[in-house]
Amino acid sequence: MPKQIVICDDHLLFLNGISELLKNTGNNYCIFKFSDVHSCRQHLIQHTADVFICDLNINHNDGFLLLEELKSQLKNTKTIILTAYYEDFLIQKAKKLGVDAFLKKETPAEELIEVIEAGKSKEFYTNKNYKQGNSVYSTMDNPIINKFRISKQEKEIIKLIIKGLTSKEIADVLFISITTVTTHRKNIHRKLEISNSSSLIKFAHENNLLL
Amino acid sequence: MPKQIVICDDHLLFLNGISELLKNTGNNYCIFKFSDVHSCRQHLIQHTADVFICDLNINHNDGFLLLEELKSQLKNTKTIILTAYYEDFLIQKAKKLGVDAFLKKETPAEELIEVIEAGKSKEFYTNKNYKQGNSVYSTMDNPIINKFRISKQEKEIIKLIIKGLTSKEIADVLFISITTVTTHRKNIHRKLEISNSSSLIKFAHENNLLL
DNA sequence: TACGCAATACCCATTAAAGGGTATTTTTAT
DNA sequence: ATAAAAATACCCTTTAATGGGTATTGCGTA
Repeated sequence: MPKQIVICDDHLLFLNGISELLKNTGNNYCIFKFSDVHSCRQHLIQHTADVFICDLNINHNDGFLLLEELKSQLKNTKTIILTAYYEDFLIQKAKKLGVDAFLKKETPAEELIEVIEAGKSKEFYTNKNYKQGNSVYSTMDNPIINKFRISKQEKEIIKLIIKGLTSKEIADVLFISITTVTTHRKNIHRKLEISNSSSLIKFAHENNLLL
Repeated sequence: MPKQIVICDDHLLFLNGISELLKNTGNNYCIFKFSDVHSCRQHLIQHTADVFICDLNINHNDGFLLLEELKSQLKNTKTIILTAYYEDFLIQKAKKLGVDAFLKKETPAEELIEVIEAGKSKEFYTNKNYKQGNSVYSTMDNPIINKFRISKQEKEIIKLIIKGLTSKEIADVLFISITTVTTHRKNIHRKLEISNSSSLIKFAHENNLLL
């Protein structure tokens, strides 16, 4: 039976292009294309897939969140992040999340096909010319995060604000007091020199803080 | 004779993908692919091309520089910038440089093919939903806008909220009362079934309300 | 012309956010 | 071991946002 491949990317030309590319490899692929996370999520919940290829930034949505959400659905699916952002901290984050491969869009088609054909395995794969740096990487290695000295918990709270949660709701999901959330928001504002959550969300988007 | 199309992009998967896409349109295209500016420059100096599709960021090189350099060689070539960066100042810069079209990578394949087939003309082309000026985009053909019956002024206010402005500041820039802004925000929330501005911003981003 | 809708603007009360403190405990790094 | 940073949590006041009304004006269009 043909491999079922789901691709999610908001760059339509890329989405359609890579779809044509895969169709013409000689391998028998059944390809499902999505340019928004919502319909992609729906599909993955209702159907199984052999391979799931996902961008990191889809209409300003976090591809990581989608992968995290669907983790249980993707137990038998080879998940591949395919993105223009090729940063150490993103690769490390993907690894931790249990993603099977992390490829940059500069990848040759042959390499992508190799990865697809290799099937699901325990090995994490990223591009051959990738050299890990000499330091230990964490999710905090985003240069903007470091520059503004945003802490882990603060970052967590930023993400929940972006999701539309109120301070009360954030307090509930993080099992902390609402006054603590208030303190964190206060500190975030001071560090970023802003004074409302709209500006915070704008800042986060502009600096890819959500990745 | 077939149209000679030169494409330059360092995202190999995109380059190969779009190449396959164009090959399978039924139109007879002769496609030359380059993933670095140097060999692309060499080719364009030594050969003529009907269409030249170029990214803006190729191995950290500026696509604009390449276009400027080769301006005299490209007198009879339709030049198209095809990039993920869709910013007003870039579009204006392209226009000034005499580039024929500026397309974002979210463009549907049909639109790209239309642009290619239109041939060289005096008209500058960019994506249909782009409107020059102080970021005034016509989103009224956006199905989401129509579905939720968001009016023109409401949309304007959404954009200002996303920019980080408070109700008072919005009132000032639109020359209306703060109570009017409040009313609009109230109506927007009711229509979208949300209850805070973070959710509003999330909704706007997810549905490309800003484009 | 009458209807609906958009845009304007106010009333009210309640809730949430913002920003000023201070302070404790826990974690991390030197 | 100790100092710094992070995370926790409260006090307070002020400001902004939310959501319930009502109401007028103008503008297309059926």
